[in-house]
Amino acid sequence: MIYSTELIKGTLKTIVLKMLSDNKKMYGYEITQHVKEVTKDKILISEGALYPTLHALESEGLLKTETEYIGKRVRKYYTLSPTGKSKAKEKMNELTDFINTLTFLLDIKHA
Amino acid sequence: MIYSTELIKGTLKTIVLKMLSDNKKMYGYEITQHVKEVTKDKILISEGALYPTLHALESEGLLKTETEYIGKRVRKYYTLSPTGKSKAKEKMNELTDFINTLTFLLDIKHA
DNA sequence: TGGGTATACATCTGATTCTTATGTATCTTC
DNA sequence: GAAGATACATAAGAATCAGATGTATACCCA
Repeated sequence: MIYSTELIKGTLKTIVLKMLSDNKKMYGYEITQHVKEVTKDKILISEGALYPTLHALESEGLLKTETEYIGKRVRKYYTLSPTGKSKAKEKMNELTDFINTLTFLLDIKHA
Repeated sequence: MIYSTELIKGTLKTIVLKMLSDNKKMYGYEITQHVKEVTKDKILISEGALYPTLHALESEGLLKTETEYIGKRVRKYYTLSPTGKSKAKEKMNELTDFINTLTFLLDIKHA
C-alpha cells in the first residue's frame, strides 16, 4: 500500500517533533530512515519536504542544532528546545484527537 | 480543540466519498452540516473547499448529480457512480491503513 | 580503480489543496 | 424588515509537499 501523497500532508511536523521527543537527538537523514523502517516503507519522507521543515522548526525556535563531522562529512543533529518539547506534546495531542475524530466519523475499526 | 488546518488536508475527498457511501444521496451543504454535527464542531468543512472538491469528483466520473428545487432554491444532490463506489472503498482502505501506520509510528493509544 | 550505492546536506519549480473573501439568492423567524 | 440560516459558486493567495537537481563523501566489491 502506497499512500496517496496528499494524505501525509500536514502530519510531517508532528512526526518530526515526535521522533525527536522519543530519541532526544537525530539528524535529518536518520529521521527519514527511521520512519521508513518503522513503517515498513509505507511512509517515505522526501528530503525536499524534510529539510525545509527542519529549517522552519528551527527558525520557530522549536529545534536546536549541533553540527558534527563524521570523517569529512557534515551531520546536523537536531534536538528539541524547551518550547519544542511542549509544542511536541501539543501537536501529538492534536493529532491523536484528530485521528480519534476521523475514526469515529468514518467508522473505522481499530487494527 | 480546533485542528490546525493542515491536518485536515488530504482527507476531504475520502470524507466526502464515505459520507455518500453511507447516505446514498446528499447535497453539499448537508455534508458540511453532517460532518460538523457528528464531529461536534471539530471538523468544519469550508464551502470554498467542498464545492471545488465535489466538482472535481464529478468530473472524474465518481459522482453523479440531480438538481432539485426546494421552493425556488436549487439543491444539488450527489450520488456515487459505480466507479465512485469502488473508489470510495479504496480511499477508505488507504486512510484506514494510513491511520493505523501513524498510530503505530507515533505510539498513539486508542480512545 | 572504477562504478554503484549509500550517506548527508541543500534548494527550487511546480502541483495541489485549502482558507478567506466575495458574490448571489431564497427562506425562516422574530 | 432584519438577521440568520440555507444553498449554490468562484477567485486570489498561502501553505505544503513531490520530484528534480545539485554537491560531496564513504563504502563495497569486482
